Amino acid sequence: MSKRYGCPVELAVDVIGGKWRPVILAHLKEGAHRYGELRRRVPDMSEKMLAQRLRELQADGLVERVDRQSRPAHVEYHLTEEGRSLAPVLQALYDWGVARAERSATPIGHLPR
Amino acid sequence: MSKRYGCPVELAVDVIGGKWRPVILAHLKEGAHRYGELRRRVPDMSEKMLAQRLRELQADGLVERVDRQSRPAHVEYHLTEEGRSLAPVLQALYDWGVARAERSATPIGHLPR
DNA sequence: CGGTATCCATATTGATACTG
DNA sequence: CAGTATCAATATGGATACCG
Repeated sequence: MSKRYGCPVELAVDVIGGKWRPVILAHLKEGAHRYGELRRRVPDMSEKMLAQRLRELQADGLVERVDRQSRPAHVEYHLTEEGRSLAPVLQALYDWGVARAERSATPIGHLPR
Repeated sequence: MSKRYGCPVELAVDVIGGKWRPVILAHLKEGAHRYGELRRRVPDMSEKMLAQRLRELQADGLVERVDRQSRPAHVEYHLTEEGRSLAPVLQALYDWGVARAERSATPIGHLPR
């Protein structure tokens, strides 16, 4: 039941598009993060969206979940090799966002580092 | 009234995200197109979405509309300077889509040229 | 040719509360 | 800490018909 796409951009958007997936991926690009860390770093995203998008990103092979099996719970998410292949896309989005914010004098937070 | 964003990627996604905006922009990146051309090149997008997204892209300063004032009607759309600044994003999306399609053996159409 | 208007269906998003 | 469940609001998408 694989979908067909009219062009490569349609496929890319289908997998990594949407309001929050690129943001989550951009954070994970900086290294593994725990669930709660991601919540704090993207406070405008509801918890439901975070959990849902993380599951989709796992299903699409971009993100891996690691349960450290400890009490209290400790779960980490990190990019897979496939996920790391998105680096050029995420970097381009980030750079464009920075430049656009400057041009339009829009206040903006930044990823650390 | 301007929105605030937690990171540059959120801003970028807000302006060029969604299902069809990147696809339209990728086509216009290849040069000016008429309304009907865009419809034929992206047949899976409804006419309503095309008209609506084009209006948004104009409002955001990424696309310019040129009415040739002829009978029958002849209207062209092309990227503004600001729109052309998206080239790295669009290229990265395109390239990743091509690679992903190959890895997953997904059939896919391509932009001409 | 290049659109709009209308109506409707579905998907996405969000607030809040709850659980192991 | 790391989630899930539920309900409600909004956004997005599509079919059809119509207009200068």
